[in-house]
Amino acid sequence: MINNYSSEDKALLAVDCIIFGFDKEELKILLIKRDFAPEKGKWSLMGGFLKKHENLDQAADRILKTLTGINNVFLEQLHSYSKVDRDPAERTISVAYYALINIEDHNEELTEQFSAQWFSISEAPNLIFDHDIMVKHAISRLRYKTSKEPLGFELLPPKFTMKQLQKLYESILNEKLDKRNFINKINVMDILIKLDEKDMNSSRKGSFLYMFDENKYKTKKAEGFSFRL
Amino acid sequence: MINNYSSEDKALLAVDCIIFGFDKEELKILLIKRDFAPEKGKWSLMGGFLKKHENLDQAADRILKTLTGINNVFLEQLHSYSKVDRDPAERTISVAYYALINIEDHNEELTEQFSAQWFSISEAPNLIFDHDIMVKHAISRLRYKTSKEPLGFELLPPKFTMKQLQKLYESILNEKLDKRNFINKINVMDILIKLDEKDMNSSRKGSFLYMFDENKYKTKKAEGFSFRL
DNA sequence: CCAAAAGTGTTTGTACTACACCCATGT
DNA sequence: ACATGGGTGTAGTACAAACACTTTTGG
Repeated sequence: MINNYSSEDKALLAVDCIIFGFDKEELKILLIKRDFAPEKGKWSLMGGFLKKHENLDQAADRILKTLTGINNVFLEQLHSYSKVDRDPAERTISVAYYALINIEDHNEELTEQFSAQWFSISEAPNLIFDHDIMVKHAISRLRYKTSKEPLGFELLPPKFTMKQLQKLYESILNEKLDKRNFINKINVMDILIKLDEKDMNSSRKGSFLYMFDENKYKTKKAEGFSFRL
Repeated sequence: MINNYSSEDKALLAVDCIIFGFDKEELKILLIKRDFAPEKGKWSLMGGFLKKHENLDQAADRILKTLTGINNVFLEQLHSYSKVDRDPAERTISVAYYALINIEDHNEELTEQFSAQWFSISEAPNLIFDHDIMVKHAISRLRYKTSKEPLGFELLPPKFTMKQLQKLYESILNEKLDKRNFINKINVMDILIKLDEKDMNSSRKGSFLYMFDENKYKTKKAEGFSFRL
């Protein structure tokens, strides 16, 4: 056991963010092209280093904000990665976070500044270091989470149609869902507000728009209601 | 974004282990009495620092082995804790791991050497730093995991009775279970080997002993069988 | 009037829950 | 013979899955 801290090895702590978005059809992740060594020019997750005065959550927040201009979205710690030579330049432990954002909210100037680009999950390029594994883990965590908590709303604009919501869940879970069963389940949850407005872009008839009712959701969650999809 | 690693802040990386055991009646955790500063004399989780040549999993393994003499048991990363002043002595990020061991296997000499002691969850003392939160998280992770994967076997001796198994699940989930329903579910899973042997200690009639059939379990898991209790 | 998407219920099967009595044995 | 824990089955209910037709409206 350790009696003296000073003799211990220190390491750099990186925070890497898997940023999920949804563009009406597909689940996507935001990647940047590195303009610095090592692995300059390759695709990677957006990352940065933990600073003295901040904790990991704050670092993740800062990094997300730097790239997208967005704050206060769903952002959760995923896992820590520590292979000895995962970063060839220096011993670095990386703590991965994943975020869910409404793809329309991100700041395109910033995206350009970092040569960032949205990729659909299936078409993403290979990433540096162990970032591919991080993305895999993040997807499976997202799948798990959305299957017991209606997380996906974070990925949609404030007003959305049932069809969009269903498409979102289909793309997260990577399987087709039955329209009627899906709507029935959502209705049983009773956490949406049906608006009078219709979205007229998708059809002649038009489809009703809904909003997520955060208060109702919180109440129900507090009561122990189960949201299994 | 960062162009130069050398200017970045480094930190110490600790690994703290929540070690779960089961003593036929109750779920317990193994705690040590610190014999070094800071917080000397207080109860804490067993921990240590990450070394240059090892990754976090290996460090957790090493720490578990140091305290209990045990290797090759269930050991999984839980979460990383990074509050700026969580350790007053120096900036330290701690990665928590939780382990499940058969309480009979641990080496008592080592336990003594570290002034370690098993505490039932409800009677554990307050711990240093943020260790109490770690334990809380570990319990909820354990509950979740055991509810969809028959993890608990790690906590039992190789041969056990249905009653023991049920008691174990009851103490993990912290609720009473119905005997017949429990046995029915376990039997549907079909992952136990019923032995001819009986345990004669608990009753005059004696109760049959079972073993966990790891191969069957792996096969079923690979086939996507769901083990929800 | 037709094409295209929206919207809507019922039936069937499966899984979970609740529940009580007989069995085997050592003293 | 009895006290102690071991072992066993079923009926009722709730939840999930499968499934197809009608409505609306712009062109």
